[in-house]
Amino acid sequence: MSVTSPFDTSGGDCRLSNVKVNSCSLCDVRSSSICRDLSLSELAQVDAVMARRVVPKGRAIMSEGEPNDHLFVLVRGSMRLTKYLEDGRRQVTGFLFKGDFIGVRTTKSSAYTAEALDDCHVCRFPHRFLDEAAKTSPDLKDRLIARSQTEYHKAQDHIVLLGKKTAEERVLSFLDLLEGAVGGQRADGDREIPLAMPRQDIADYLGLRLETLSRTFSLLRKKGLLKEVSRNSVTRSDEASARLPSI
Amino acid sequence: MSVTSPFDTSGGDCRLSNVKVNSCSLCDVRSSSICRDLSLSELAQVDAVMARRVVPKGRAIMSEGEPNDHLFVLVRGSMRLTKYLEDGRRQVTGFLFKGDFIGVRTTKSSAYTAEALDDCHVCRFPHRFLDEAAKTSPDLKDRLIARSQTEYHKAQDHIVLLGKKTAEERVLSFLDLLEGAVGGQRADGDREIPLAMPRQDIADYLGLRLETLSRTFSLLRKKGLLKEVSRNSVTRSDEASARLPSI
DNA sequence: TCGTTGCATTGATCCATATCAAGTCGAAAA
DNA sequence: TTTTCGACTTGATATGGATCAATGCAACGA
Repeated sequence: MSVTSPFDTSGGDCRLSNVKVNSCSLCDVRSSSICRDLSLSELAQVDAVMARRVVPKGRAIMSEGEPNDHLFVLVRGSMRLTKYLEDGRRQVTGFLFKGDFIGVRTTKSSAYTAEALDDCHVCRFPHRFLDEAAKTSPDLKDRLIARSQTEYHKAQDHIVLLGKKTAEERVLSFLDLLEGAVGGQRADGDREIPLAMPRQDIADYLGLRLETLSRTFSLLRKKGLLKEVSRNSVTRSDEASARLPSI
Repeated sequence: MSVTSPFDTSGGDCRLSNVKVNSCSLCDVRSSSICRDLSLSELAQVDAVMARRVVPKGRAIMSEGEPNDHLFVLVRGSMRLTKYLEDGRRQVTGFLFKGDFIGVRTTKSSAYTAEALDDCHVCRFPHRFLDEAAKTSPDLKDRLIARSQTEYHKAQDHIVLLGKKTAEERVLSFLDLLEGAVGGQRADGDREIPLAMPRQDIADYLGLRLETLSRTFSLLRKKGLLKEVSRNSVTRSDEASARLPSI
């Protein structure tokens, strides 16, 4: 099976064309992604219909309002989920990291646009496949429901963040979130959190202006809650996070 | 079958005790609720395990963080969904109206607290029942997934509202939402939208202060976008809503 | 090396919404 | 009817974050 064959390859080169790296058994997110829940026989089925490809930085794999009949698993890289108002105001509604998935039966039209923050690797299956797989393992759908509930919970937390938190709290909550998703490396008790996205995306996620975000980073550094803030990472000091109640 | 038997009746009288009104065939939200999707044989099953009761104003049927293993269909009345921060700040994450349901397999613990805004009638089934029902009609779960997606979409819209909209836009969006859910009666081209919740709940939903909400209502009345604003209803003037792009 | 270019930070000022403080209104109790 | 009480509105002022405008700074190509 060719890696690209079932795929619309318009735009975006597929660097994997000649190597059979798309076998699930070699996949490095299998244990953390939704695929963790799959049995060996299901995995074999997945292997048969799955198409893995590179999504170049900036490209969308799904657009707000457009129909979508595929499920994507993000194997490498990060993505941004956005919604737009008619006048162009943009809200980032979430970020996806290695192991996350998108596109569960979205009532045909997608709720948001999903774009690659860097060159991403994704696996793609048609929804139709899920229906078939569910016939042999009926609890597959329960697991999908459970995963979707997690997304819903995240959305609820985001609502609380935007509705009730101050700029400072928003930034700290965001760092918590990243730390949970990406996992900061621990050096000497401090944790360095990589920032896969530019400031504007963070600001649009937090409901703040670029400048306010920047000022808040500086303020947190001055207060000692953050040890270092650079373009693509933030280092939290250890005592700092323990001090605050986890808001 | 007694109406109350499968129910914990602690607190809240059950006014339906002597009348068999809990038959699905007589239910006035059957056509609008999730039950619309049920076949006749499924309905018969539902009738057998379903318990209908009155939830008195102010009482919670589900609390944030607490386990929940029931699905509820709201048959009459309205409810408020809230989340709290540790210091007591409250965010209203949504409202439920006649025909809505809550409690789809919430990974055991509930994302929010659901409280009655007035005396409500609800139908309640154990999740276990859904699993059994799904055996005979396997697409039941698809319909649940689809419904959950709708909730997720709503949450996304709420995120955009809180992250990007002005006070004025928030109030108008909220009225759109109510109009869609409750359906304002049309009189002479104007629509009266009943407000089942107090101002504080609306404010906490919109991420505004009580006073700002009140001022915004007054402003919209002055501008002619609203014809009348009273404690428990708002009347929109007809031309007004057409003027703006539906934000 | 030097521009150039694209982010990010910082500064000065403004404004939408919050906050604090009276009022007003209407429904239920006396 | 009057009183009372809770819910809403309105006013005066404060402020967190937005806006407008430089400035800093690292990566890249010439």
